Amino acid sequence: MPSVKRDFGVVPQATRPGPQCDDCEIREISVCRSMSPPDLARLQAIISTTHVAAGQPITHEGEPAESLFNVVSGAVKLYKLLPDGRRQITGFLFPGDFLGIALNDTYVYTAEALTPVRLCRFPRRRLEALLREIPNLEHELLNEVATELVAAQDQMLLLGRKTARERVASFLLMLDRGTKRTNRPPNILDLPMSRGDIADYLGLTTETVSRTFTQLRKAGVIALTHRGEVEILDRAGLEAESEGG
Amino acid sequence: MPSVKRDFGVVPQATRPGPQCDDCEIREISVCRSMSPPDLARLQAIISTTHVAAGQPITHEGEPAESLFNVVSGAVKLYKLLPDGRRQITGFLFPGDFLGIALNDTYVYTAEALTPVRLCRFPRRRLEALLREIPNLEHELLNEVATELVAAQDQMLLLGRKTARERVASFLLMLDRGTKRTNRPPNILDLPMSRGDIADYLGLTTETVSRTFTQLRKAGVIALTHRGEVEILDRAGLEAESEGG
DNA sequence: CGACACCTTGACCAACGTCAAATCCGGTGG
DNA sequence: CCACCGGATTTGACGTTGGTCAAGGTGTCG
Repeated sequence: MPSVKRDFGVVPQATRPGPQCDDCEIREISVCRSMSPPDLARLQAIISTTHVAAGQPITHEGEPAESLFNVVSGAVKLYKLLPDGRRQITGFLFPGDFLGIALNDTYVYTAEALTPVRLCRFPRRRLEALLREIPNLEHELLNEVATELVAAQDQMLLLGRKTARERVASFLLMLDRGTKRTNRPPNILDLPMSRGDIADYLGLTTETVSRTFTQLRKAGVIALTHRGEVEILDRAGLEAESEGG
Repeated sequence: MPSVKRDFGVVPQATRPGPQCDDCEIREISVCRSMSPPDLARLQAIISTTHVAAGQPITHEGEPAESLFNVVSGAVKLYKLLPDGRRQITGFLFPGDFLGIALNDTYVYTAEALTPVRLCRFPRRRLEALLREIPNLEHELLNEVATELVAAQDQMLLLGRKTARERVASFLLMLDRGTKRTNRPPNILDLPMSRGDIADYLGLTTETVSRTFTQLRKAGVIALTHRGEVEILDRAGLEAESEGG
């Protein structure tokens, strides 16, 4: 297999105008879901499509937020850093997820592509103008952000109160719920992120994540397939593990 | 000092109609901030005022969300529980804060009064109807929820990556920023919550929180006054402590 | 004055982190 | 086809932070 993956995004942020919302594969699972045809046309007028190569940044914490994005394909990680380099990943994004919540027009986290990523880009100023004209769009965004907030609160419970084993089990179940939207074989999870990324998401270390995977494997709850995938062998068992059952 | 505090809320959820938004002391710091007079009148038509006694629940995780609230006075804690009783406090609310984010019309956390609390109550159905008619209100709510999301992400960084000392220092600074909106003497923080509450907010135990307060006091960064208050003696020092300086 | 809840302090312990080495695996080049 | 290289992952030995258990202290309220 030659370097197809790499070529996919050799020009980070390379932008093409003129995508067609009608053909969009994430239309039904994204914020554009309930737009009327005329509203959708206005939205389509301001968007463009962007490719970002694996490992490349998309937004940078602290920089002015000039664009918002919808993830069309690929996977993205969001993180915050402490001055000494400690890192907390606040979320992973998959197709249909919205990216670019900002405060005072400044990105509050860094977003980085885990795989080659295709994005639908909204210039912030123009999107904000549209928000005023299309209340329905603002409504969808409110739903989106509220859902993210609920997820963030679940993550606080995980980070503040769960054991390493419960965290890893919860993580796998969360990933599984997330990929329900795609057409993958059930119970097989692709992990586009490294052990280190998982550790920084769960408030653990690479070693502890690795050891915990091993424990869950030996307990017969999951299996680790050749190419970095995880198979859920015992969903009920995993669910019990995730809350201290 | 007799039991004034207790009497204040002996009838939890006792509701009176007919409050006057014009006189509202939190008008300028709440979601009603930018409403036009006619819009405000429509909002006022659906609200009522509620008192809740200290220690009483306001919403309960998992129950149908029939009302949303604005905190007018007092302090509130929000928390989630694991089946075995482990608790994570996801936030503290103060005057001007909005309460009642729900998913599928179900509360995702329990809210409990820390002190006697006055609330401005919005019936959910009627508020949702108003949202459709007053885009500006939806816009304010979106801002509110986005701000909460940003705070939640900071808290994830705290829970996932900070030491006990950094957590407590960050907590005090956060409280201080929050009370900027009120007219309290600078550098004196009232702590309406117990050490146990602080622990459940910071992902620690009561003992560790207590020990860490003692450490910070001995380091000359804070002082603990007689009546459960904290004085910030060295703000720069506290800020350094909060990020591993 | 006494009960009780909350807070503080102390001694000990365990879960997870740190440091280090072995192993796996894809990619590369002979 | 096979030997080798480098990064990611796994595993092991050991250390540390913060948790657990338990005993005092302190303030409040009846």
